[in-house]
Order: sequence, then C-alpha cells, then structure tokens
Amino acid sequence: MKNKSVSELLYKIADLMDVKGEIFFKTRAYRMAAQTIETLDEDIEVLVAKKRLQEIPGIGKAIAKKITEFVETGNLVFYEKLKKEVPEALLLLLDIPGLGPKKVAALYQKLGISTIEQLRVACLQGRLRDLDGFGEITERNILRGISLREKTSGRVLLNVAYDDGLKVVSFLKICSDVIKVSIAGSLRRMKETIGDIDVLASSDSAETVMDFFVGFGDIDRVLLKGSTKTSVVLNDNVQVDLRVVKPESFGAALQYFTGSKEHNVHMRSIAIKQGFKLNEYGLFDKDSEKFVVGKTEKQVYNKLGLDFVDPELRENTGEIEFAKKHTLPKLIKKEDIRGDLHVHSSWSDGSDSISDIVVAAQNKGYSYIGIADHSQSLKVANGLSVDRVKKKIKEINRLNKKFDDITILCGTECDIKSDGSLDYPDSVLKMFDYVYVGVHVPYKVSDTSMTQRIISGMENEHVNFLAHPTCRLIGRRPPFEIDFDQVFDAAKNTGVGLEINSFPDRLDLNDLNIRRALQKKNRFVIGTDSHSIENLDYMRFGVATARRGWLTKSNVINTYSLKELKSILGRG
DNA sequence: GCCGTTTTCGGCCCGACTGTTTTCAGTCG
Repeated sequence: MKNKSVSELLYKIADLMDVKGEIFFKTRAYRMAAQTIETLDEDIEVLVAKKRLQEIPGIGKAIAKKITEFVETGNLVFYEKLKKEVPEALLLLLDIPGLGPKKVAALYQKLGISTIEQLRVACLQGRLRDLDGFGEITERNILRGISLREKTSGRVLLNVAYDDGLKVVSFLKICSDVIKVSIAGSLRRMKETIGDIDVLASSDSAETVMDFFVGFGDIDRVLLKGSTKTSVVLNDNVQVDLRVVKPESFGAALQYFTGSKEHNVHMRSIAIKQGFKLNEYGLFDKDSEKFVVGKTEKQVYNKLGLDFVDPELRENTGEIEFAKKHTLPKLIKKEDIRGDLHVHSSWSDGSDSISDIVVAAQNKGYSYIGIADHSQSLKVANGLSVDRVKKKIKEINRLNKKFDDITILCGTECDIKSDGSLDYPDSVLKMFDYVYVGVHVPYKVSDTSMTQRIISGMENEHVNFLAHPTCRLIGRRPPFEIDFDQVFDAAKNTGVGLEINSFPDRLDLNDLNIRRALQKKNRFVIGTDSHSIENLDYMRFGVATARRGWLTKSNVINTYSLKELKSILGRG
C-alpha cells in the first residue's frame, strides 16, 4: 500500500503550489485528490496497474498521470521541479498562525526567508514592517505564533481538549443570555488530536455572551474579540474559539462549525444544485434569499434530502452518499458497552486492586469486567508468573462469590515474543477466561517480520483479541508498518477480535484502519487499557473512534451479553 | 485541475476578523 505516501505527496504539491501563487481551484483539486486517496479502501498500486485511477472522483488525467509516474518510478519530475522553485522548508512556515501562502511567498521572495529561525530574527530586527501588507503588529503576532507552536506543536490529545471543552461549556451555561451551547469542530467529531476547540452558543445578545466568555478563569490571553467570534488561549495553551449566533441559526451554525471543511464543501455544493444557499446562518433560497431552515442540524440535512449524519462521520468519505440513500449505519453508543476487558490491576502494573476496579465497573453499569494483566516476561510491568496467575484466578473466583450483579473475568495481555511465540504455554493460556495478545518489546522490527510476528501470535487457538495492533503512541511513536490486509485477514480467519484501544495517546486501531477491517468483516473489542480506575472513563474515546470507523453495536464484542460473550470466547 | 440531465468552457462554498489600508487582501475555519 502506497496510498499514504501518494496522498502526502499530493498534499505537499498543493501547499507548494499555494506558495508559488497558483490559482486556488488548482491547489484545491490536489488536496481533494489527496484526501480521497488517504481514505481509499483500495490499494493505489493496484489501481495504477489496472489503469483505473480516473474512475476515482476528483482524479482526472493530469493527477492520474502524476500518481502513475510516482508509483511506478518512486519519483515525480513535476514535484522535483516544483521544489526547485519553492523550497520545501517553506511549508513549515505555513504552520505559524497568521502566515498563509501569500505572506510566506512574500517573505521568501523579498527577504529570502525560508526557515523559522530566519523569520524570528527578521521579526526581532523589524525587517518585516517595510513589506507591503506587513506591519509592526504582524511582526509581534508572528513571534507569538512561533513560540506558541514550539510549546504545543499545535495539537493536543483528544482527552485534554475534551476536558477543556466541557469546562468552557459548563461555564457558558451559567450566562443567562446563553440559550444553547455546544462543542463543535474537530472535538465534536472526536478526532484523535485537536488543533483548537470550537464552541458554539446561541443568544439574542452576542456582545454580552462575548463579554462573559472572556471572564472565564482559565484564559491566558484573548486573541481576538468580535460580535460573532472570539478567540482565546487557555492557560494550558489550548485555543478556544467561541461563536455566537441567533437561536434560529443554531442548527445551521452547528453544522457549519462542526465541519469537516470537506464535508461542508460537499454539503454546500448539494445545496446549490437544489437551488439553495447554505451558510452558518441557515439554508436560504438562492434567488429570493429567503430563510428556509436553520434551527436544527436535522432540518438542514433533511431539507437537502439527506438523513442526519453523526458528527464522527463528517469527513466527506462517503457519508453524504449514504445519507442520501438512507443507508448510514446506526453507530455504536457508549451505553451499548457491557464491560471492559482490557484492565490492569495491581497484580501487574495497575494501581488499583481488583476489588476496587469491580466496584468502579459496577458504578458504570457494566455486567462484566475483565482483568487482563501483563504476562511473565514483561518484568518492567510486573508481569505475572505462572504461579501468580493461579493465585490471581483463585482471588477472582473468591470475588465472584462476593459480587452478585457483575461477573469478573480473568484475562491476560500476553506478550507476543520476537519469534511469534506466546509468553505462556498452552496449558496456562487455557486457564484464562480470555486471552489478549500484544507486542510490547522489542518493537523496532522491520515491517515484514512484524506482520508475521503478530499473525503467529493470533494463530494460537486460545487467543481471543489482538491488543493495540499498531503500538503507536500519538506524537511519540509511529505505528508499525505492518501489512494490514494480511493482519486483518489472519484475524478474520482465526476469529481474533481487533482491539480499539481507548487510551488517548493510542486510539489504536485508528478510524481509517477500523473502517478497512470492517470491510473485511472483522470483529472488534473496545478496551481502555486502564491502569487506574480513572482510566475506565477513556471508554468514551474508544467508542468515539469506533464511531469514526463506522462501527455498529453488533461489530463490537463487548456490547454482547455475558452469555453471548462466553460463547464467543469459546470457553463455555 | 476537475467536471458536466444547462455546459468540453467556465464555473468551482462562504463569511468574519485583522491589519494594513482608505476600500481591501490575507488568513482562517
């Protein structure tokens, strides 16, 4: 699969063309093609070989030719020439807030600036203010933008943004002039990382709400303040944008500000075709400019002949076509989860006793809870020796007699060793209620051997689930470069459920791979990988990721009753 | 650069805010 590298190449070309000053629609065409390929289920190399690229919407003759050259030769002359005109390093400057392609181009052409460090020095020396369109304030803003990016690298993990978002929403609810308030943007779509938090409120007195908002205690500074939009930076360096609209526009605005951008572009083009105009204030008749609907999102979708689209699906990867045909999946909900099977206790590296974990699980309304501690060779995580496994099983049997409305299952997160063998013998594996397998150390292995290692691990007859399949840590460790087709096929053939690990820096599998595996009819399990009782709450992020992967309740094993679960686990 | 039940040419989503201007370009989402 070269899909990822092809899509990255097209994105880069689009950015470079922007700086070069190409017309907007041309660069947009490259971005749309890049996005399509990024989320494509088919292998781009196969499409190239079969000369079927142009069947993909958004890929025409010119882009197809470039993709073919790149896939076949590993090189693209057009791109190499482009890089000579516009240095690739300039793309880093585009990440600085306030700098777009035009300003970056001016900085490069007039002052020869191509790195962040050169830009910082030029700002400090006051050399930008002489350029057309730049001034002293621009220099100060750029310096601020540079230091902000350095501190946060731009994005935060979902759970951080989620907590901040909840706090802001609760604060705004106190304001009596706020009628409705909701999270919007990528946080509402529950993307794995969040650039800034979008919050939407409805009110008849926007100014009052804005004044109230800037009084929020956690604000470090106010970036801009207007009557419809105010942006602030919180003390933890996360940016929050608040928009305020009239109540009759709340639904249209929520749709608009939830995005994604690509979803919205598609929505608006559908509106135009049907004689409407769609913006954040509502759906309007194109000719008379008369307001049609806008109070709720559902009204907007329905008026355009579409079913309501859940926010997690709004990435323009087919959801609008499904909404049109009324065939969108009924997505899994947090309430569907009957238990968590990936929980570590103080028997290995968790911080809480099994008994305390069970009480916490009861409070969540779970009907079962699975304690899956590490296996023996993972010494750093206090992995369980065979002797301690037996003791733990006894302890769980004892606790099961004590708790009568919840069942405790004894599992393990068993290491798949470098040679693909498992860290316990079969005689021990069959003592557990279920077996998770996973790779922990060593993880710097070439892609081909890692694929085989994982597959070998899943082939053991006692194995039920594959933990965090790619082992990525968002922002810290890249995912394994495994052959997903092979791994998903093997999981399907062995009946092993693929985990969606809910830990905010893992979210592994991710949305795209979930959807790929779903098409291969794989089954899934959503686990929190909890190491403390508080971590059990991460289930919401795993469920959100499953929703982004288009999963329904029936795709996920831990939505089943205890009886159904036990039958799937094959242990009576 | 892509696309077509009006079209093979001429469109392509839309509005707010800022900073630099003196009516608007650039950026952002």
